[in-house]
Amino acid sequence: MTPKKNNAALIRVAIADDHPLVINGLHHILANSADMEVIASYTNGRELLKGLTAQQPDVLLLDIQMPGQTGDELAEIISAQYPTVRMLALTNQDNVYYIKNMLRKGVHGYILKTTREDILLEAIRVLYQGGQYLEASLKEKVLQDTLQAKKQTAATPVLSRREKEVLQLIAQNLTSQQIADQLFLSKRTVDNHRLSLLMKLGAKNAAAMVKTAIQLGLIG
Amino acid sequence: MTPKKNNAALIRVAIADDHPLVINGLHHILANSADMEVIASYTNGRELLKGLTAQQPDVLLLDIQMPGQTGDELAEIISAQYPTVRMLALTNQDNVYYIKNMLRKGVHGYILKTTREDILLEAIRVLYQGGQYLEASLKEKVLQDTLQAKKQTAATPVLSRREKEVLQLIAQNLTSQQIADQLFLSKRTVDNHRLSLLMKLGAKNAAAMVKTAIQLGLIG
DNA sequence: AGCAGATTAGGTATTTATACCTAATTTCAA
DNA sequence: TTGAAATTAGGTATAAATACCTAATCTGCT
Repeated sequence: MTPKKNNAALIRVAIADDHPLVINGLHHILANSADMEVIASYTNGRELLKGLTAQQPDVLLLDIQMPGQTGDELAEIISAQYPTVRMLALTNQDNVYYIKNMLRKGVHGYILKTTREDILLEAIRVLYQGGQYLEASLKEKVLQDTLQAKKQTAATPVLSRREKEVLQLIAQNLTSQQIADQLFLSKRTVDNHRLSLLMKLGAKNAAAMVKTAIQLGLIG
Repeated sequence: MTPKKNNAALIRVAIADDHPLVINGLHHILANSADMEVIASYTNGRELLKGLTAQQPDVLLLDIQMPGQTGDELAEIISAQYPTVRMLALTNQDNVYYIKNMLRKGVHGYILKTTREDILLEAIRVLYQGGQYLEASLKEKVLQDTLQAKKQTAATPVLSRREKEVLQLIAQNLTSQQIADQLFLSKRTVDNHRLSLLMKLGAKNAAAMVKTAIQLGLIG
């Protein structure tokens, strides 16, 4: 075991995972790293949140599949409560949806449990220095997912010019009357466009319509 | 100039750019490539659309800044009309917003006009073979933009559990009455939550509210 | 134990959206 | 140039949302 340096602050790491074996394994890996120390470990969300009130690590290794609270709920809470704690999501789940969700919830890095030790250590260091860390393979996946957003757009209904205009304005907080004024049209005309839009987008009210339109990329 | 092979189909490329100089330059570059031929070039959107009715290239080099129709409109039309034509956006604009927009509109690759010749040729080949091509620097930008979606979430208003529930259901085509039934609440209660949501999200109607909520990542 | 905020629900009124019609005019492509 | 689709606009009616109140629980936190 590498002796700890005394002339530099160690990276204080905490571990949250419901499998004691995993905690043990991580403990050993980190213990062999000269610039880190494990200051706590927790096996469920409640313990974790309670523990954080007492002491905050620099970097928190967070399993997203723990019993009770899910990882993304925890990430959200911790991100809001302890913004200085850097979170590294540690999981088996390589689904792009989960990755994006966790990043949205405030996690700063995301690596798989199958990751090599040196990469794990590297990720912790990057996070400690204020960076983000995504494994190369995950980066590629997230990127591809973003690029392929187009594929879902394939079944987009055909909207006329006017309909698109009206749709934009509906999504911008305007009533039919206001839209009519802005486009120099009768309110009834705008109402007709509204109804066409509802039909074409398969919605029963403006709220659902806007949601669908955004998902289809019709409006930003 | 490299002689063209006769034993393999050449990649048929068309060019759309409003600068004749650029067209000329591209022409020379492609002419020196053994596996490509330029079958047409256009200097505006109208010409391009008309030309496509006569013959379709395998790969279309598309400047997104042309007079008249904008590149994204053209991309959308061409994508719908000629789905087999692979489009490579060629531009000076390296803004992430433009890149994502063009990709959404059906463009398959995006490179800058400052790109080296060999990379341009490589991109055309990748597109011809059905792939997507983004320059490494642009990939990184798009990725970072996606990851930093979180930063915008920082100013997210704090919604209560109930409010989130109601918000979800509003976006799913339900009226206040239907939401009340589903959650075993009074319609008036749901109406109150609606009003709180409108206020917290700074919207005046459900449509704009849903748009804001999606942009903030509050709903999928 | 006590306080703040969340959740619940009702009264009342006005504004807006939705629904289903008809129909004249314009636009664009076959 | 002819026909289909888009755009325009009106009549009429009902359903729904928005706005501004009050106020009784409930819940979580100190």
